[in-house]
Amino acid sequence: MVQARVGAEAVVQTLKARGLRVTPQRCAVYANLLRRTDHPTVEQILNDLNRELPVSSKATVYSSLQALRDVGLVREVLLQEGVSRYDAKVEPHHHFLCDRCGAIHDLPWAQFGELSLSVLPQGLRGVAYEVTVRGTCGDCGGMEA
Amino acid sequence: MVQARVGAEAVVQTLKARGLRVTPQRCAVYANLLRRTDHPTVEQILNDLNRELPVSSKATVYSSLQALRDVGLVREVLLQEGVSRYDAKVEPHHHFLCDRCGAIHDLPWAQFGELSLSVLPQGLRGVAYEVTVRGTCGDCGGMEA
DNA sequence: CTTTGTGCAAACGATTTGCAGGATG
DNA sequence: CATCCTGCAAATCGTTTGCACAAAG
Repeated sequence: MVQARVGAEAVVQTLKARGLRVTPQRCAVYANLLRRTDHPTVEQILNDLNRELPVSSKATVYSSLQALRDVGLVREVLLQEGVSRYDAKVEPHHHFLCDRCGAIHDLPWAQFGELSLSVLPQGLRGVAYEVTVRGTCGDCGGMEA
Repeated sequence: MVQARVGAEAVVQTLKARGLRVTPQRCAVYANLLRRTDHPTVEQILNDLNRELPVSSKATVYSSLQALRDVGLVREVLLQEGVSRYDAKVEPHHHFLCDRCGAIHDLPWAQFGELSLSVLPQGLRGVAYEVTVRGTCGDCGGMEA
């Protein structure tokens, strides 16, 4: 079986392996996500891409993200109301949400040790988990959001 | 200072304390949320309310929820893309999201012990956290979503 | 060449807003 | 009785969809 690799070249093999076409738009979206750590929205990705090479529409960014999610190269992050944000870091990790500026920072998986899902209430079977921390991030002056 | 209490009567005092008016709509929305544990959407709350007493509009449910959130009686749960779901349980707790039926179940705060936020990366100061578990819930036959 | 993807614009659905009439304190 | 809230409809905004043209394999 084909395992999705990380890194800029991974897109080509991974998309091909799934029978999806390798297009400059998909590569650009993935490259953009790889290069940033701020978990951008579709809007932000589009602006960033069009700054370099004004060849992309919002609908294409959506569809590229969909394709990249399908092959497991990208994940959606639901921490802010109203908008989806995206992340090229697919290994399990936790998130930190800054209450002042809205920034999302990654926290290493090992941050909290391993939590046990073996004893859950009433017939629930857990297969994955994630911790979300809220607070302030110091990077920001507290001016945004 | 006035502390928000839980329970059906809490709405009256809590709203008054904040200078907000006590209206039947706000009470009905809160009562509805108190009575259910399924973290309903606005749509679901509205349907449920109008089944009993067809006197409420979607806009009013939104604004009632806003008021109830402002006074700390209700919180918004962001676990499903596209819709906000609401919870009258405001004490800290964790959530379990069923991948099959989309149901959200509460997990007790003590489920995972106390996680330490004292050592976080690069100047991050954490003030709160929550664990989100995904899996299957057994209650569902796996027919929905 | 055949099929899938892009890009534009229209469609959609959740949430917000504007405003006139109604209820609250 | 002055102010805040409701409820309706229109406006917004993120996301999806339809379709003709372009590009990938």
